[in-house]
Amino acid sequence: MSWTDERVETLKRMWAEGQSASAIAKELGGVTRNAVIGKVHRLGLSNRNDEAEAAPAPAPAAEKKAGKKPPKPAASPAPEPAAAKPAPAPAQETAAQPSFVPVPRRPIVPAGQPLPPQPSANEISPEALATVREIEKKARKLSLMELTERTCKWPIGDPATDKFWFCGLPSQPGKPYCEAHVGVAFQPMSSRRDRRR
DNA sequence: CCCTGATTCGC
DNA sequence: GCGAATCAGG
Repeated sequence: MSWTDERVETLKRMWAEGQSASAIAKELGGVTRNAVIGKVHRLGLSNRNDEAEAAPAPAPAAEKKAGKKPPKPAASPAPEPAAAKPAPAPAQETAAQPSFVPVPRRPIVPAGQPLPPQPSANEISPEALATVREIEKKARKLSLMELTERTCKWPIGDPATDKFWFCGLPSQPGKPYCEAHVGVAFQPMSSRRDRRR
């Protein structure tokens, strides 16, 4: 495989979205995550630290060749966005679309940008709630960083407290949740009682 | 052990 | 330019 314009475009897009290198590689196919990372660097979009030379002359860097592999002083502040639903009311199929909230920014609302994930009015049936409670007992209680593509990302507890973790059980292939949580997450609309009003 | 990105360097 | 091997770390 080669880096065609189209593939590069996909790479850029996904990287900008905060996708992991492995996820991008998987999407593109025919390349490894190393290839993706390598390309990312060559494209110069590894880190978006566009420092305008505020403090030049950091280190002349002289070392170059070496018989084998000299340790490398890699300083890499790589904040990693992650997908996380604060409230136990996830319902949309968003296995790979981290809506990151890295820094408390000003509520600058540019112009209808990425603000789709908003299930808000989502009512869970009492039965489902009971089921969830049961499942939660089996949760592995993984932290954010312990989550992978194959661990259930069902949030449990209050994000504002220490009592917060993720289910973490083996997730269904291609799904963000374990079998049990997929069951309660993807409920057919019809299962919802017709709220009398 | 799973994963992440960063870097090096032979090709 | 490419990316496997490797490193460093959560």
